[in-house]
Amino acid sequence: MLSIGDLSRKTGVKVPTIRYYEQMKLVTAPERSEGNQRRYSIVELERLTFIKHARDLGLKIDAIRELLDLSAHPEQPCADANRIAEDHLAATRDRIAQLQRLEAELVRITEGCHGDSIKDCYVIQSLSDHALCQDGH
Amino acid sequence: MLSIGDLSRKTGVKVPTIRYYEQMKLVTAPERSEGNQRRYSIVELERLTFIKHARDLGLKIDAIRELLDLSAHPEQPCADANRIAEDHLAATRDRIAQLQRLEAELVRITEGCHGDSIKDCYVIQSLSDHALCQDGH
DNA sequence: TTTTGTACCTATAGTTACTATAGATATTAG
DNA sequence: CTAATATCTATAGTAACTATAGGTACAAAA
Repeated sequence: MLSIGDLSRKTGVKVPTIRYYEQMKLVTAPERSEGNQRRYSIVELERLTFIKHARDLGLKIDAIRELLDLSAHPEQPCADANRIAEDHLAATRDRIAQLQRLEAELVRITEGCHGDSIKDCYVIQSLSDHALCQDGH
Repeated sequence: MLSIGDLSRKTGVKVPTIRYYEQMKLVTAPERSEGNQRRYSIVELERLTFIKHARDLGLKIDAIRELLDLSAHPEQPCADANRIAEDHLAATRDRIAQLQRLEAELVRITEGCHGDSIKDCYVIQSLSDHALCQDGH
């Protein structure tokens, strides 16, 4: 049996986060030792590994909860699981595209600045005057 | 003089958000009408436009506060303003790179799935078994 | 066996940047 | 003047944790 600290080290999920997941019912409350400390088995280690991995991929807790529910029903079709992953992929791509637009504007702003005091600073001016922007964000 | 609603429409910042910024002392408390409603001038419109623009670029409130402080001292050198913008640019690029790695893994996961029930679902398997990952995230 | 140090327990509050709600008052258009 | 809309304050909720305080359990050394 694993203590919460063992589980934390094996999964990379911090101890308070494990307790938080228990509260959120992402993981079920485990057995307790005589002295009321949590004791985990391999089942819980696997489940938490799944959660960690999905979180690393940026999936929201709600999406993970859905996937966990799906994996509890092995005979169901997996279209829903695919849909969740694909939705997340689409959202990730949108976010990348958005950040790339912001990157371009930040490059423009930082490279444009050749003043040496705030009153001529292109960074400050760019932020003050939206008209200087290239795209309409 | 502008009401809070006017200011909101002109800047695109929602009314409760404007009040929140006032509480956070990003904007100073404006004059009030006879009936205790906020009344804004052009100065506040410009400041809020600056804030909105910086937020759209993803700058944190603290960074914006720094920039606002800097812009209040026009004779100071603008190196600090540049540093803030450049730090943010670097952070943005890191985030893009990270999301691109996640994108690649999501593509692998979603394209790899040719099972039709959960027990063969590659999405679920990939999340369960970290060893299937290509990179060590 | 006792001590000592670390790990663990619960409950609560703080984080970021807002958003939502409730119940009361102000302003404005007709 | 009335009705509709806007505004006011204060409080709580959001996501996904993280930090803190005050107390108990456990494991290894003396």
